[in-house]
Amino acid sequence: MPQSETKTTTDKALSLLAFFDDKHDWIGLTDLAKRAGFDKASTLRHASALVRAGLLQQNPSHKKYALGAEILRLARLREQHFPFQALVTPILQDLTERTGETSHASLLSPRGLATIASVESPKSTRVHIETGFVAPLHGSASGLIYMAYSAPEQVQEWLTKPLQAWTPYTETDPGRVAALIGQARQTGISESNRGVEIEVFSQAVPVFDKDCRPYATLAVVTPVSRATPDAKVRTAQALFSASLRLTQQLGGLTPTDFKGLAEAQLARSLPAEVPPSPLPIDTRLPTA
Amino acid sequence: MPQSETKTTTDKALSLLAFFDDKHDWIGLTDLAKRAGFDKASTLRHASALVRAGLLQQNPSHKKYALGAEILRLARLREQHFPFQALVTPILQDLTERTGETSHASLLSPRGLATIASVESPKSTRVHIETGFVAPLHGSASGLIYMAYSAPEQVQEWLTKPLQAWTPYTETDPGRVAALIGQARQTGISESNRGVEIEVFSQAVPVFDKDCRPYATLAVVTPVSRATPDAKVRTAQALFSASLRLTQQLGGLTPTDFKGLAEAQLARSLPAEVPPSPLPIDTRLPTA
DNA sequence: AACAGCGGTTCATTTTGTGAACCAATAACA
DNA sequence: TGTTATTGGTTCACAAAATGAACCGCTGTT
Repeated sequence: MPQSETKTTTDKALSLLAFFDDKHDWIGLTDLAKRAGFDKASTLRHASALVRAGLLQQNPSHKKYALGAEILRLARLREQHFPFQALVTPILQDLTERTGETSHASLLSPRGLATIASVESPKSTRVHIETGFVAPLHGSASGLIYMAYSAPEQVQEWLTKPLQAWTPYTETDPGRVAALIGQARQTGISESNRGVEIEVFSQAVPVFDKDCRPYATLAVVTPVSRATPDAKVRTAQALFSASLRLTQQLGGLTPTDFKGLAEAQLARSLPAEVPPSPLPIDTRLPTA
Repeated sequence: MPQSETKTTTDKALSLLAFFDDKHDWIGLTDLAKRAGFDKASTLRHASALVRAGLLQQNPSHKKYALGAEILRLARLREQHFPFQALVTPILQDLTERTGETSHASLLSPRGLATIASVESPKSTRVHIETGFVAPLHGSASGLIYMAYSAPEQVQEWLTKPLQAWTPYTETDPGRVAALIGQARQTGISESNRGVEIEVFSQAVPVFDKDCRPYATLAVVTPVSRATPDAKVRTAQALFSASLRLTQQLGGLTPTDFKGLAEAQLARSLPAEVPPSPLPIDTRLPTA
């Protein structure tokens, strides 16, 4: 029986921010209290503190809370100090153009890998990435490749906590997740088949900071039906080249083992620029 | 003598975020404690809470703190719920193109009006807006026009606190600031001459939400030397038209009194599209 | 008019935060 | 190289702050 984790007051207050997501813009006090499991009085105090800091704002008429303007100010500051969104967006556009599939970039955040930018495939059936989506470290391609290049003791700590199953296909056994991490480290790229969402297949590569530590991840996500062996190889090549470029642009340093794997994969000859045909070409037909 | 304002633990923790600005990306624990006036042990606890929430991140090697990735995630969410940066940027580009001067947009934040977007003038001498800059409500053009359309009791509260002088020209007398606010309400536009920075003249207009409350401000800032009467009128026209457009694009509602003032000003005929000449043309020379 | 739901307040109880002194590790210097 | 100074981080007796059940007043509904 897990003894109740004691959290500081600040932890409780900041946990309120997690309830604002894709489909929750304004949240009322009672609702916030219910979701957080706090008393209404405490919730009011916490929310008020966040309003005072500008992280939340309260509508004067209906009294509900929403994410505040100070968040934009701080984001602009961070983006000036460490440009990421500006650099990764053209890379994602290129990835999506080359693969024809939705791509996204993530940074490590308390609950996992948070999507910070994404470019959706132009195809009619495509994978949609929810704004603010946070992928689990153990169940997503991004998470696996991120852990593959993280310090082992850090990985150990992550795998010690109970691993949640996002779909029936999510791997939740620490040992087997560790095996997947090892495999990712050997290939430089990770896969996730239906692990985060049924019907979604994804591949991911790491991006490195100047200490050769994983800084971000790049991923391409497709409907499982389109994840053919050829498509996988082409996507892998696009991802490897994107990783090398972005790491360099960020002022990072690609570890030699990853660089080797990437260059080997990029050297593999394969019709890299195969324009995706709307209908499968039947190669059994005589061509002459 | 002001009795020491008792702050909650969360307030203290979140106050640490304010020390990250334009020229402070990584801040160490001791420095953070010194600036905040907190004990080192308390500062560590506060900073750790912010790291756990992802609002700060700590570099594993040099142990200093910086703004965290969760800020980007939250900013993206806010921007999806209430698009502002995406809509205001083209408006600012147009403003700067029409006036030839730096323009910026601000939202209300705990310490004043926070610059959320800006476009710099292409001229060699131009006003530079620091990233994350927060303008004082009482001393900036943005602040004056924001208060001019805010609830009077709210304004009263703002003017009760001691008003800081940013330059020798900053108006710090509550009565005289109130007079400036009244003037701004009568004209629909505000001015600040050297109030925030010496050598800077600025004009600002409000942008409204769907309850006719001020939502944001648009401002054009110039070196005082270029603030000629003609330039002021042209800038005012550009600002009024930008305000009407942006309010509409945001789904806001322009109050009738402001709409009247704006349309009256826009009806004034004046060579609106005078292209700025790089060198003054000597009209005394014969042209034929 | 009666009701239900909301945001917000009160105050005795209990849990939390605090900070001077301390330690270990790193960086700076001689 | 050895010495010093500064850093990030920890400890624990003490002091202050957070908590939440019961409460109020308001608003919109039936």
